[in-house]
Amino acid sequence: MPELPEVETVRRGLGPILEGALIERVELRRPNLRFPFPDDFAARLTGRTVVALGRRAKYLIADLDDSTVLVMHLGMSGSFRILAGAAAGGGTDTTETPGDFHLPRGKSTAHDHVVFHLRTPADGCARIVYNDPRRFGFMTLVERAAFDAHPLMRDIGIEPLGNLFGAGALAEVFAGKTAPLKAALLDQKLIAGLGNIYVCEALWRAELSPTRAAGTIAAGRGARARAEALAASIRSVLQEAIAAGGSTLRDHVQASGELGYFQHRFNVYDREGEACLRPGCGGVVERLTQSGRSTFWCPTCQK
DNA sequence: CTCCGCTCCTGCCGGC
DNA sequence: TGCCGGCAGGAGCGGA
Repeated sequence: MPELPEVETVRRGLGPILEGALIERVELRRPNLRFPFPDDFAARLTGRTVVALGRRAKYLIADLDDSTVLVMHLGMSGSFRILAGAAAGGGTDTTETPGDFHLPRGKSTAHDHVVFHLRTPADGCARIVYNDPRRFGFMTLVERAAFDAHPLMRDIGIEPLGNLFGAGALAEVFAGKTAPLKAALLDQKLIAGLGNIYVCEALWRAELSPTRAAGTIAAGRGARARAEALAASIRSVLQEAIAAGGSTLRDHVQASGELGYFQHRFNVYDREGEACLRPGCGGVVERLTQSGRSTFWCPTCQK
């Protein structure tokens, strides 16, 4: 589920705990998530210090002090929670800790698959727990030198919040594409980090139909204006979502330690049958299926 | 090459 | 109340 803003929010939440922390021990509660963990995964992490926590597309990237990189993806249902201070201290039993009394509603420890036991400069003991009911997430280790050429990384498209992103970049990657705009925006090889929700939201904001050919952003009458509107919408939708995540982060970390999900009402996503929220539009939000996924849009104002 | 549909897994929700 | 089908925020793969 987590798209770029959620992953970025997780990064900002985990960063202060993880950066500079020594990994004292790693508990693996099962041999695989979506993919098997690498051989000796826990052993290779033990004794390492995390140098920095970054993000590329929807991947969390933890740089370690031995020039390896821990790559983590949350899939559809992955989340982390932080047990710091007293909740993390002492003992080897991780199924019953004070922190678990504050589990978010509906969460259970049944899907806690990985526990990182940390020694942090600031707090002493801390644990970071990875929970993932559907197990579409995964973790792997990559040599820093081979990182950019790694199959997971090498084909990832442009970062929508980076300096290189804009109308020109959109036009470049969409040129000649006959695929629906919705599908092209979801393609991680073209643009990194967008998922179903924020694609719907960005298209609504830009007043563009999800069904038009992606190439019409790059060429034809009005293409430049469409590209400008779409680029601006993508940026603003993501930035606002990150800001919203940041504001929920404080509450969340204090209350339960959970990171990885924040829910707020969207303008068009999951609003089938409701009135379009654009002032003066008067349309109704519809739902259609594209590439097997739900698209929510307003046919009245999105052209 | 491009595009589409299928697939992995569990949880939840609505309908009967 | 309980069961069942459908759907869910991702993305790699095979096949057309």
